[in-house]
Amino acid sequence: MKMSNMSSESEDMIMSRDCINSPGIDEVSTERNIVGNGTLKKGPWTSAEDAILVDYVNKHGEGNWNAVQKHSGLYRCGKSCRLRWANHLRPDLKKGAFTPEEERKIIELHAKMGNKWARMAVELPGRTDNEIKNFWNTRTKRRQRAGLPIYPPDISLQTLNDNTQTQNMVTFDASHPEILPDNAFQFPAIEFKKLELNHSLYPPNILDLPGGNFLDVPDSSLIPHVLGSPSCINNNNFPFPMLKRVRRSDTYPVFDDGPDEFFSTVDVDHLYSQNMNGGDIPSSSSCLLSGSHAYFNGNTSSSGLIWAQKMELPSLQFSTQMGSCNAAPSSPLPSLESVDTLIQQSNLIGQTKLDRESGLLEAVLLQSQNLKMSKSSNNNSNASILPRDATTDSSSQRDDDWDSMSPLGHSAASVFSEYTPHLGGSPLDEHQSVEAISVKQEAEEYGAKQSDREDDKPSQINYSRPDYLLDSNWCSSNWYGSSSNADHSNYDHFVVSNPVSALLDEDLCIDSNNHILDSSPFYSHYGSNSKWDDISEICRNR
DNA sequence: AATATTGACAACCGCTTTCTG
DNA sequence: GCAGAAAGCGGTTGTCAATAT
Repeated sequence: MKMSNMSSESEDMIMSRDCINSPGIDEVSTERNIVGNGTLKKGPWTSAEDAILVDYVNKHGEGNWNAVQKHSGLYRCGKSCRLRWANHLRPDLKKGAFTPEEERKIIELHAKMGNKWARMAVELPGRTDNEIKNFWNTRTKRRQRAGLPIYPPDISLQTLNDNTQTQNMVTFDASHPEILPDNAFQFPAIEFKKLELNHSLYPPNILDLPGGNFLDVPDSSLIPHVLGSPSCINNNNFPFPMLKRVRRSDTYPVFDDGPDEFFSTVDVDHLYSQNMNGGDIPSSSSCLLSGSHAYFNGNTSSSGLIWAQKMELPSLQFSTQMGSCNAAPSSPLPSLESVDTLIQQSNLIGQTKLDRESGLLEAVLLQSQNLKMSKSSNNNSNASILPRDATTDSSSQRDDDWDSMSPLGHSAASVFSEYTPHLGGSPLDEHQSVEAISVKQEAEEYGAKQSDREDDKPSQINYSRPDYLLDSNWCSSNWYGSSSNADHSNYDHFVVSNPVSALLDEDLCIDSNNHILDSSPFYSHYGSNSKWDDISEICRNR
């Protein structure tokens, strides 16, 4: 039922100037729709107003919306008129529910470009950005409630493939400077407000981040509390643990390892082998970063095309991921999904040292607990939302389609799922979307699968073991592989950044045989052939 | 039957970008 | 080049109907 139709036509709220200026009318009426002196009307449009607006546009064309009030007598601001016309009165608008094809298209588009509703609307003739946005938000809420991931894996894969076309762009290939605007990486100050930074640690090029006051951070920290280790601040002296040792950009910190935590279970090895075999994908990190939202929650405003957009960093997402030492400033992860992530991680990291004095974290955790409780009554569908315990054997899952998890508890199932598109199964005039109809069934199937996997879990995994961490895809995805197409030889080693470094308080470079390289600070302490068991021991002793 | 929850939609608000003089 | 206006955009909120409890 359209809101405009809900307005009684006999109750025409449009008031003449005389009426509005009449002293008999309160300046500020309790009725939302009643205007006072010179006040523009708000609220639902009546059909009379619509008619006036349509008439006006027919006569004068679109544009110059602020003149509508002047010439038509409508007591609506230009903005409101434009919106009404664009969203409801335009003759080329398609009415009715989204078709399954449209829904599918929206999901695909969102995976590619994120919350760029207007751009998505261009791809869907007759649909408005508002419609698409509403559809997406509703869908996202529904799926989150059902414990289903936002994106189906087929769309994720498709997006991944699409994005291989843009791989070189995210490597900041100097041969294409024109595609990477100077402000491609901006860091709004607000995004870092919850981070504790030691200003003395950061080199000037980091401190002078364009577009953001990176130093404006209070003494509140997530990182040390979460990790219990300062090793998050790697030897680039930059507080993002996943940072590459800078090889590509001396001006901006490069966050292109960030999203990998999500991809470790998404066949990163395969991607990497493609690269090494001369395939299209230069590296796991670079290709996966390239603007796809399929790997994330998707409920964000992050740009889809990295070379054309700024990066936007929702602070919640950033805090969460920073806290996990899996900083992915380029990867938006707000909303409930990030709550999932946080709670999952918080259950594992340090078991757990999350700073509960942080209001934000407290709120997030509370929300997570609520979420968990609400889902506990629906135990068949909660597998992707509820934090898994540390008994999950990710190594046993590394080839297991879309649903393994990181050693720190990230369930890739939060992002991917078995997904049945259910295309063409419903008449188009249904009130509920195809998604809405299928989501319950999907959740049940999904939950059942999760349960099966839970049954297969081995008893206990020791996450303090670096060899375990290294063995996991999650860790391998953090390896700093080559992202430059012609520079493989310079990247025949990797920096084991997150888990092991965090445990060791050291950055750790290893070669393909898992030997510690002498370039690693760790080498000077422990030599190049330390066994992982020894390292485990070192970690324990620390 | 009453109440709570959810879905769908419309509209507004604030910010950013683009246009224009 | 600059300032103000206009337009665009995305996030959020409010409302009502439908559905679940």
